[in-house]
Amino acid sequence: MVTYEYPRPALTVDLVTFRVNNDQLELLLIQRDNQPFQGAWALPGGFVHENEPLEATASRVLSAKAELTDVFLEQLATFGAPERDPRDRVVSVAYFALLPAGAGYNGPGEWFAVDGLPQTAFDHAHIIDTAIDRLRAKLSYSDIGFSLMPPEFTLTELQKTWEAVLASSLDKRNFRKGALARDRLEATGKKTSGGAHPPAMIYRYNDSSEMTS
Amino acid sequence: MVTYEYPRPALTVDLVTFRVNNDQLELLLIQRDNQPFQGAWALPGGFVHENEPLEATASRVLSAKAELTDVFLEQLATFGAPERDPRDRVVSVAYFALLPAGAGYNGPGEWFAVDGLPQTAFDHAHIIDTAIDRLRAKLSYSDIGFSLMPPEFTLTELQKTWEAVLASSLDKRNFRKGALARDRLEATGKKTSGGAHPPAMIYRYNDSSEMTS
DNA sequence: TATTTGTAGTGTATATCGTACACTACTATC
DNA sequence: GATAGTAGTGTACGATATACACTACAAATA
Repeated sequence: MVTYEYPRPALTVDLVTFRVNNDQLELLLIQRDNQPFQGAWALPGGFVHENEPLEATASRVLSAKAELTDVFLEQLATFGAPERDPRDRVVSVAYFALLPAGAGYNGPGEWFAVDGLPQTAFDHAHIIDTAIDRLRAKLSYSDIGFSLMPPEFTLTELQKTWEAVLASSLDKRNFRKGALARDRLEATGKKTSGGAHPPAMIYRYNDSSEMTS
Repeated sequence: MVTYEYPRPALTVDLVTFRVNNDQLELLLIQRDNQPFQGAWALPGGFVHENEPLEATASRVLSAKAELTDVFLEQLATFGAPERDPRDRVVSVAYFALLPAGAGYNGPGEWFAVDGLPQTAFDHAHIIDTAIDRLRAKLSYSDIGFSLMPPEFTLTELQKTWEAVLASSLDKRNFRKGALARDRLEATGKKTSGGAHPPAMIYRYNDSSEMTS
């Protein structure tokens, strides 16, 4: 085999980490310590290590830079424009991560609502746009949305999460009809208590759920 | 800025090139000259050069290894399992390419129907599966299928292409109704001649077509 | 020139799915 | 006892997807 004749680009992974909070879709940005774009907001990211699978890089970065573990991850796309990093050729494999609502966060960085993002470093605005588009598109035809939910939730909470992601409001009866028709929700039998309203049934996501019928 | 502290993976682009021929969805494989997997069939691929955008690598490879130019390209996904190449760490950005039917082909390699593929090198079988799934999925909700057509075509030809991609047969009247309803087909006014049957209207794909109405 | 072959082109009826829309009942709080 | 606030429910309509069969025409052939 011919050995590699060309200077190798550096390879990184960048993460677009979403959560729903305050009825808003938010993502995590970290302020850069170094040049270039020192002080600017940027996606958490890091170099791919030797013998490290790409998704492992994503997990590691999320754990190192955001103290997050056990997170839903999906590869988004790879960004390789030669000038995207002014220092050197850096190709970045972007992933998006989904956190369950209400999990709390103690790590560094800041959460920004997607409709109020600051200027970001490199081509991160472009990566973020791609991630938001993909998340919204997949919400309707996949089960991805459940990764934004805690293990147990009410239908109202589920609806609010969807509304936050899509940035639009949904009809309550149609939403519930549709959600239940997918056969992915299992009633726990438990109900909420507290609040000046009737208790609500608590559901859990169940991939291969037989409904209680 | 800290310089890159880790050995860099090699970065390549691999191409899954589709065409429809003989009412079958086919893709291009090239026989490997070198170890590893010497003699095995593999996707055309090549290293990303310095300052070369990823899509430019894809074009260059397609032109160098398959003598194809001006081809529809779309990024598929990036494959980076550490053991996917036995020599060295090689991360590959996969693209898929679509060729218009009936264009002819004089380059090296061989076209294989997707339901009769040989064993392939590396993780190329996995890449191919991903590409086929993506192509089939996007056929229904995007205009991607027109990239598999020549500039002008009849509705019957269009239908046969779709049937080849999906590997299933479609109802003629419903297909035509649906195809025309999309407002992407412009009647050229020309008709086919020859063949023991009436002439068929020839259409062209038109992104922002006002219909002849 | 009559017949055959093969494809072009067309419409309707039904089922399914998506969407719009409003009220009652219950729990907690004041 | 009254009020506030959310849970939970059904129907009617329109749009969309699907199933389904015949006639007309050009070319080839007999």
